Amino acid sequence: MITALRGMKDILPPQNQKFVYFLENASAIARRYGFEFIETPILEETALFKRSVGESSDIVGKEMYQFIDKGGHDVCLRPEGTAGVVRAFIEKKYDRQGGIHRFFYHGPMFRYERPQKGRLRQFHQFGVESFGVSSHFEDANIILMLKEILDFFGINYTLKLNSLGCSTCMPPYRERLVTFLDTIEDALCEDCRRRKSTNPIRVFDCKNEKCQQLLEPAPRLRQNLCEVCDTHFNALLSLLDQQGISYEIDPNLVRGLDYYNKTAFEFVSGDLGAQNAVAGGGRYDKLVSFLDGKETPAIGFAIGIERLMEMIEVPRQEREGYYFGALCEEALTPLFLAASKEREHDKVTMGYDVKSLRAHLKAADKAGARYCAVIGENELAAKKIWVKDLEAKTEEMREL
RNA sequence: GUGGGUGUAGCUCAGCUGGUUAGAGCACCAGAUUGUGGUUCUGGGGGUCGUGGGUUCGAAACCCAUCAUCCACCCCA
Repeated sequence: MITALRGMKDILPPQNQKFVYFLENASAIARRYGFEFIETPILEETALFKRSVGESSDIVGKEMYQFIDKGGHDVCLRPEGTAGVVRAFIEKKYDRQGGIHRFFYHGPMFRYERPQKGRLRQFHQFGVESFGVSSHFEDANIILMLKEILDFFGINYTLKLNSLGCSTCMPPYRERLVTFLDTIEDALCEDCRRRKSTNPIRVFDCKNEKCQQLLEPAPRLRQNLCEVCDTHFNALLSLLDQQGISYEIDPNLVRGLDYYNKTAFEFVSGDLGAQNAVAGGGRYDKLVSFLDGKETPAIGFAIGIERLMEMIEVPRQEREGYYFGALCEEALTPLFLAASKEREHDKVTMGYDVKSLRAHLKAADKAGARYCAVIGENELAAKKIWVKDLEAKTEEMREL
C-alpha cells in the first residue's frame, strides 16, 4: 500500500469543514482590513529563501525541501510565505510604484523536520503582508486583525510582544551581548554555547536554570534600542493599551527568521503541546531592499492553520437539501430526472438502488438531508413525488 | 539528527504468567410479516495480529532487526 509521506496529511472529513470554515472567515476579516488575495508559486528558486529567511536560520540550514530540477535549477518548496510575496511584489514593481499594498494568502508550506504535535512537514498557513507603511499604527492594525481572527474562532491565547531593534541598534547590541557571553562561556550549557554563534539572543530562552542565573547581569535589548525603535515600540504599546488589548512583553521573543526588525509578536496557546505558537509575525522593513527592491517598510503575520484547527469548533451542521430514493425499478429514471431538476437550486443526493421506504428514510437521515423524496408505484401512477420533511416530520405529495 | 512510547477489524481497544476456531464496543450492510428515519432487537461481512527473522511441541504474547506512527529535544506556524 502506498501511503502519504511522513509528516503530510490528507484533509478529509470532518476536518475539511474546519479548514474551509477557517479560510472563509479569516479571508473575510482580512478583506475588511483592506487586504487583497494573492497567490504565489509553491516552488521558488532556492536563493530566494537563502537571502530572505537567512542562511543562519534552521529553516534554511536543515529544513528545506530543496532539489535540482530537470533544467538544472536549484529550487525549493517554500518553507514560509513571506519571501514569495515579497518576490512577487518586487517583480511586479510595486516597490517603484510606491503607495500602500496589502495582501493575504494561504496555502501549503514545507519544512523537512521530524513531525510531532502541531508540526508537520507539509502544513498550511494563512498570512498577510502589508507594504509601504512604516507607522506604528499599521503594527497595531495588523495585531488587531490577527486578534480579531483568533477571537472569531474562540481561541485562547496570550499575545507576546518584543522589539528586535533595527540595523542601527541591533548589531551593536548583539556584539555587546556576545562580548558578555564570552565572559561566561565556560559555565554555559552546550546549547547556549552553540546559540552564542548562531543566534545569541536565544540564550535568554534557555530552560537551564544555571544559564538563567548566569544571564542575570546580561545586557537587555529593550534598554539598548535606538531612539527611533524605542519611540516606535512605546507608541505601539500605548495604542494597544488604549484598545484594551492585553499583552506580555517577552524580551526573549526572537522570531526565527532573519528578516525581522522592530516589532515582533507571537500568539501562543496553552493547549497545543510543545509547539505553542498559533501565529507569529513582525515588521521587516529591510527585506524588500535585501531582495533588490526599493526600500519599502513592511509588516506581516502568519497563522498555522493546523495548529489553529486543533482548537476550533465548527458550528453544528443543519440538515440540508434532498435525498431521492426509488421504491421500484420503473421509478429510477423519472426519479433521476426529478433529482437533476431539483439540483438546479438545492443540494441533492440520490440512492440508485431500489429499497424499502424505511431503508430510504434511513439513508436520507444518514446523508444529513432535510427532505426525503420518494417515488414508488403509487406516485408513478399519480405522476407525483412523495416528500417528507425529516425535521418537521411532515409529508406531502408534489407534482412531478 | 537524538531520546522515549505505541503498532491486533474501517475506528477505539481487550486478549491473564506463551496453549489450539483471535474478541468487544462503535461503524458498515441486511432484516424485525411486506410504504415511514434518528432509539431498540436480530443476523451478516470484514483481521497476512506492521514486516522479516529467531526461541519453542506451540507465539498476537518472549528476543532481535526493520518500517510506520505518536510524543519530546532542537527549532518554528
